[in-house]
Amino acid sequence: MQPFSYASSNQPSSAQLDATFGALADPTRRAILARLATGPASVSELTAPFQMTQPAISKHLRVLEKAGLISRSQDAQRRPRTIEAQPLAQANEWLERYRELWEARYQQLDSLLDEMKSMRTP
Amino acid sequence: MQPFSYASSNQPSSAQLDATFGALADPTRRAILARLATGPASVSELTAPFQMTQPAISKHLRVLEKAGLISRSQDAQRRPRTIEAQPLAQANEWLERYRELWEARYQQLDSLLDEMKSMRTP
DNA sequence: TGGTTGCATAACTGAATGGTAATGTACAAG
DNA sequence: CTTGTACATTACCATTCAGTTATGCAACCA
Repeated sequence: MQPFSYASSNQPSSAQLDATFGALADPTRRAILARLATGPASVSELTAPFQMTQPAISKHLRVLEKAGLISRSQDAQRRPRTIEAQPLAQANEWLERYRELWEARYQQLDSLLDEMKSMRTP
Repeated sequence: MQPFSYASSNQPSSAQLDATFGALADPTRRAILARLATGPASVSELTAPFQMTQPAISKHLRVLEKAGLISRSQDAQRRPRTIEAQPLAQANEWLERYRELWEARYQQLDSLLDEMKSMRTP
């Protein structure tokens, strides 16, 4: 587990963002996260949907775990993984700083559409 | 420029998310984006803050451009870059699907804090 | 015209990434 | 106690990545 901190405003280190975004930059790992969002799953369950071998999935799980995006527990021989949302929240916080940028973009699009509309209604 | 689409609801391809998250998984590229969020900048302006050579920055710019995160224009010998927010909006949309996850997490933290508080006020 | 500025491109290098097959290991079940 | 299941680990390979130096090229400037 991560060291405890009180506030939700602990800003992520650069290395943490590197790891998080790096982990998300792969479709297999995003699919694994999507699966884990519905609840914990064993390695073989996580392997089943893919054409890859089990060691390949284990590698992906290692990447996700090092980024703090999943954690490992134990159930007999099984090592179920659980999604950990905090790094996702941090990535989201980082992106939020650019929100007004893309919202301004939509504003431009809106006014373009308005303009087009006014051209059809003279 | 990207092919035009009316709605803001065009969902990104897997490859697009790969490129976007991959581009964001590097501190130099995130710093470049942060700079460009304040307005367009030439390559030499973008190179100045770093200890890297200019070709290294040009490589990073190529990664950002292939991900659609920046665009290139022309001003005499200069090739100023402009930030393009759409891929950031798409990445944000992807993350939003997990929002309830980390909000639930904060809820747990809140109740933990409540519990601790109630222990100090018997 | 000839030099300088601004940037791109090419060729190279070391390290990291993403996959494989083969093997090792802990636990459970007969 | 032996066997099977679930997973990790190792060794290996091809590809990509992040940086370098060297070079090319277009546009401005004296």
